[in-house]
Amino acid sequence: MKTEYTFAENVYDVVRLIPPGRVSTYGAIAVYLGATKSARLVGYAMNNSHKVMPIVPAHRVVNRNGVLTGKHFFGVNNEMQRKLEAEGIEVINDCIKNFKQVFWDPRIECTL
DNA sequence: ACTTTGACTATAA
DNA sequence: GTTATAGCCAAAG
Repeated sequence: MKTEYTFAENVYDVVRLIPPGRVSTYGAIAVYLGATKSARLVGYAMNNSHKVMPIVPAHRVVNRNGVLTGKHFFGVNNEMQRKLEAEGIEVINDCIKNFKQVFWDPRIECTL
């Protein structure tokens, strides 16, 4: 049993805090972890998210533009977009509609 | 131990 | 408005 936690594990924890019907950004998560400039690390860590349990709602994580940058990692199909739509999030052309409204910042709302 | 990479972001042109 | 470049840092090879 390892006592050392990797950056990825920390990312998974924050992503799992994202409530349904909401989305977050890599930058916001990075800031919450104290690594404001490590937004890339968040996305990099998510590569392993699909094999981490409990499952990480990575489909709720997009870039700051509200674009589904990692949709390709969910599968060749628009699986990521379908999941977002299933939660009430409108996605048009791989971009989240009303992004500011569905945006959820762990540092602001924080499990609210 | 060094090099490469990557689901990003910010700034410049 | 878009496109290009640099900075950023952790994990894998």
